[in-house]
Amino acid sequence: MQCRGGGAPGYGNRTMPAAVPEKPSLDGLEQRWARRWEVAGTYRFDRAVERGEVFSIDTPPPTVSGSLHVGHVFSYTHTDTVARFWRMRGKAVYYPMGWDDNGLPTERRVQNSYGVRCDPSLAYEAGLSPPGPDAKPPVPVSRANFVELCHRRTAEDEGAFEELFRHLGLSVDWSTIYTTIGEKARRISQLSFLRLFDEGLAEQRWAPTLWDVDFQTAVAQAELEDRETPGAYHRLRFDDIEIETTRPELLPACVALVAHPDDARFAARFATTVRTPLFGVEVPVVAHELADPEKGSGIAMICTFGDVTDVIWWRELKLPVRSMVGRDGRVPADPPHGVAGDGPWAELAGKTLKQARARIVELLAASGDMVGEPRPITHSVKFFEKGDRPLEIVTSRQWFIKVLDRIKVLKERGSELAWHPPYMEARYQNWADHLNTDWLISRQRFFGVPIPLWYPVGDDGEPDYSRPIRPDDAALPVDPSTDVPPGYTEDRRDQPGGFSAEPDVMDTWATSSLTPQIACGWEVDDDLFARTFPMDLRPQAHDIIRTWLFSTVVRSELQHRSLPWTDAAISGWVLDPDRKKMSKSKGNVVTPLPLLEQYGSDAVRYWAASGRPGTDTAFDEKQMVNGRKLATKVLNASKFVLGVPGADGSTRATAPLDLSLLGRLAGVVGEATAAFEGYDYARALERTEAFFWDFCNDYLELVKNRAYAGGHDGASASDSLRRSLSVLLRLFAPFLPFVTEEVWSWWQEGSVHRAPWPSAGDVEAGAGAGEPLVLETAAGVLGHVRKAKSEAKLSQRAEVERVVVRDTAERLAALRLAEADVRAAGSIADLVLDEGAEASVAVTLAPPA
RNA sequence: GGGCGUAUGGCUCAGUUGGUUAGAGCGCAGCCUUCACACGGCUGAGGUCACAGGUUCGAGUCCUGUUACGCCCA
Repeated sequence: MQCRGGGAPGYGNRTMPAAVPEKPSLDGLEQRWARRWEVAGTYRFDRAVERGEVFSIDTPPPTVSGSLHVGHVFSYTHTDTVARFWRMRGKAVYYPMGWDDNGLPTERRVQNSYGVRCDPSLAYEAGLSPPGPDAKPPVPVSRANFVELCHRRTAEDEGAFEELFRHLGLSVDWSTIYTTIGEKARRISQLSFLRLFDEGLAEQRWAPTLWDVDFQTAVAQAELEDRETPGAYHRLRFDDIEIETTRPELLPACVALVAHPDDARFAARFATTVRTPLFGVEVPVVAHELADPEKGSGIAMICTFGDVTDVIWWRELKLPVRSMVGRDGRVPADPPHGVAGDGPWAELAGKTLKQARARIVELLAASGDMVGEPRPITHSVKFFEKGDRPLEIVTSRQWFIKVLDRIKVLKERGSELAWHPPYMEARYQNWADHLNTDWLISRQRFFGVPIPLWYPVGDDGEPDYSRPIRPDDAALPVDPSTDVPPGYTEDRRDQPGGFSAEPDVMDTWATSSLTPQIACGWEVDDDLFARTFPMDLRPQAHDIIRTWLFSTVVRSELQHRSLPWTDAAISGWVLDPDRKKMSKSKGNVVTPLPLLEQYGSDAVRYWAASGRPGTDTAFDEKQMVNGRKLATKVLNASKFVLGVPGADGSTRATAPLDLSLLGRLAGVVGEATAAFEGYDYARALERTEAFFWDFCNDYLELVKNRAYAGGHDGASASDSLRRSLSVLLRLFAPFLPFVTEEVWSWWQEGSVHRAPWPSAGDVEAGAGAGEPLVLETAAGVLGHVRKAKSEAKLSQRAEVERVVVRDTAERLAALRLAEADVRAAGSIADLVLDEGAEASVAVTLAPPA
């Protein structure tokens, strides 16, 4: 086991005898090191450390519905580089992993793969064996059984996810896995809900809400999506007024006509009534600012409910309800109030809304109440983001968390949060500004965290929703459909005078908004919570700022009156090579495992880490090829550095060229460190990599001969090389954890990932401040010599008779300090330094032997 | 319609408070088997920094406008 910050890094006299393989290879590093890290507990969180020395990360729990894609590899690598940086900086990194197995995607997969459907009215059956895929009809099972099957199903995926993430080299502490449907998450989610309930911050309402007729559940504002959808204006005659509507099927639900109060065309008609065509229902003509005089004929029908504007009109104008949309999206048998059950209604009852529209248009055409032909248009319609049919509005009993009354403080929290990149805050503020409903958290689904309430049943057999019964905190988690409320026995369930369970579950976001509380053990592990919360970092992609990030801020504000974390690092998306979003429906999703196997994890991480924070990045295997080359280069350059003689650690770098190199390296360390502190891993990588290639191409060539020659000057080169290698390996470690660990193991004790992050001061302290010009001028001359040989189509080993360098006195003085190295590297017989205003390098090649 | 972002050689991108002839990788061309590396090395060609104005001694970099693309929201 390594100690954190265990003193000086291992060059100098702590150096072990180098055990460099004859032929270094990248193959198999992932398996070997993943296993050793696990055994050594390299990434284990040290629980003894106080909050100030902890860096805690609110890892996004990936949805367990199938497989991970390159987008996961991309953003999780970003987080991992940051985690590794802070670990090397001496922080105790709390880096847990979660799986989001709660919710609709899992439900669907379980239904299909086990051939079951959930029926919450059934009792749990121990040892139930499901029929298997595609059973017809699906077997109804209790919610408890259903949840059990969800666990069984997701366990397999979670195992595969973990394997992939280990292969990728995420430095997660794998002993801290949670799942969003697990007992701990259910307990915390229910407890948090009950606290809000106790304080009146969670409340139920009987209200019109957006409803998905396929999933048969209410949906929240954050889950909406506007889609451009074809439709048609139908012009209908109400007595002498003509209105235009895209939803003629809702005619029976019409409760009024509405026009703008300033619209002179209808001024005389306000406060009068008209009769609806076909149904002959008398409805008032009313005025409201939201009526758009430019739209259609300038006057619209209000139906309960066709869209969210109808809801506003209905509420503000205190109109009656005529409901005709069932939860299944069909027209119910019973007509709304005021509509006759015979006549046209009888033809609509039982039809889908689409069928009803077709029929009603026929009837209107036949009766002459439709003017002209329908006029096709395209308009934007609200959909559930996972849904296929437009949302309807259905009146039902739902639970809400109150957020509208604290938008101001939520916006302030958004400003307090340090966003990386900063412009991502706009999405948060934008969303907060446009919120128009409280957060609807109840879902009429099964595989979710149950809302932990019951209701007393009156003597009439009806539940009294106004008097919820809550469980004791100690009993959590509960499933009200199988557990019994305090003071009742199971035989009183659904009996007059007994109790009934709240049938709804909470939406996935209502639980995943608590990942900081779940990961840190709120009310479950007070000691851990005190050491890790509020967390340091929320890493996530930008598409879920309005959902996950916002809702997490909401919960933390309501629960703790604080932010859940100080920093949010927002990753972009991986786009396909044509810069299109990757999605299953487009079929352009890339599976990561073959990439990891083909290029190696370090190479794939290199590609991912090249994607700057917040920036969408095209999928590019070329970058993985580059990453592979870089990792190979690290192996080979390390082999060279460790192979030079005379490195017993007794001599420090003294040669001006060596000090110049170390001075430049100190600058790189400073830049990489500053970049990482600002969560800009991509910049840290770019700076390090640029230095490394110059190090290999110029510096190694310049010192090669001197290093092999040994002696005092050789020892200087050797010390400089090893010092540089030690620093470079540590700078690369967050990006290339496998190859750096491999090389580190050749000559150092412990893990590079527990070694201290280098500081510019350390490098300079070992070397003094080198003169940058020495390396710069030496490499410059070498470049000219190479060019001359290249243009003469000669080997770089060809002899050079003479080189005349003309430059300023200052630069020549610097060059003179590396003269011997330049001559050796270029095979130059005679190097002439000639002071002059016009800089030039003249190379005279030796005649062929 | 509101907001945010991006436009730099054939491709993918860097360019940190405005400062000398704009950088890298890939691709392309030529060369080199040199004892760390041929899964390599060296060299080279290639850019009016989207467009139009403006500020400045000086603008890829700041301001205004225009265009194109992408994303978020209504």
